Amino acid sequence: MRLEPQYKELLDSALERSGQRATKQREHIYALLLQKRNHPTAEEVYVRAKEDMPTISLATVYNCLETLAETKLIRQVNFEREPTRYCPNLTKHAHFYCRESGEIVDIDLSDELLDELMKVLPAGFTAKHIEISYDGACNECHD
Amino acid sequence: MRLEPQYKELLDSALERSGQRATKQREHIYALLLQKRNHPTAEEVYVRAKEDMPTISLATVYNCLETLAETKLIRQVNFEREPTRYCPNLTKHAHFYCRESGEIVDIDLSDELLDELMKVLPAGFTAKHIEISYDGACNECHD
DNA sequence: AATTATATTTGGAATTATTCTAATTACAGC
DNA sequence: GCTGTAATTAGAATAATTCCAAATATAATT
Repeated sequence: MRLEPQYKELLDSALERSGQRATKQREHIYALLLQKRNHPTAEEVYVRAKEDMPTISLATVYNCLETLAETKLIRQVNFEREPTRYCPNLTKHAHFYCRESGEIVDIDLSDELLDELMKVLPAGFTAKHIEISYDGACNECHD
Repeated sequence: MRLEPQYKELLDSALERSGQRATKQREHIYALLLQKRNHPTAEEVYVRAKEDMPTISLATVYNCLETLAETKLIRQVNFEREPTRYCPNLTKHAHFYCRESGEIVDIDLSDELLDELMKVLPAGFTAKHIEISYDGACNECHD
């Protein structure tokens, strides 16, 4: 598993900016999130990370995911009562969770729609972030 | 604390419909959620429930909240890495979480806006529910 | 009103996801 | 190559929630 140059650069500059170091572990975890974008949990990332880096620890996986999220290279995705999942898609999007297949799909959102969502806030409220999660049945699980 | 007749009826019929029994505990917990609508966690519900019903257990609080949520009398509200909160507001609404004051405010959503959100789903996807959470600063915490 | 069958409550143990801690290792600047 | 700081590691600790088996309450039946 190799981190493509453009992403390597993105990672390095993001870490640099926040005064943190580029480490093998951070790079490895970022690379595997980019390579298979299936919204894995920390535990799943751990399992995949160990394939190529058998000595990595679960604590490090959590640390790296935290660092990547802080530096805005990945997003955390939460569904009720479920472990946090991680997503390297930086475009504005929501998540669709199919309760049938367990599939999580990114749903692109236009700036206009997000604007409308901002406009419904009462006066004096300002949102840094809007989190939108759908749940239902995906195209492969229609009934 | 007394459950107002209209809500008592709502509770009884919802339980009836789902083949579950009306118990003091369920009624008490429903009543206190309605009385102070501040999106409490299970732990906070437990503390308040004990004031009038000192022998109630935390497990029962979880059970009752689960039952109320199942029968759609209340909603669960989740913010990342935080305990689940509970909300008896049945109108279509999102939640705004002020990270400064900790306040959680209901944001009413129009059917039109929810329709638009449904329309951005790819073909074949159908959502039972959309969960929308804002986070930022509320009117009292503007900076 | 007593009997019976089933649902619910209870307290504590168990589980799950995550964070913390202290020791070791790696990295960046001199 | 040394030195200071940051990051990793393994395991312990914590927090939220669920599970379990025994006791109790409820509803239906006699």
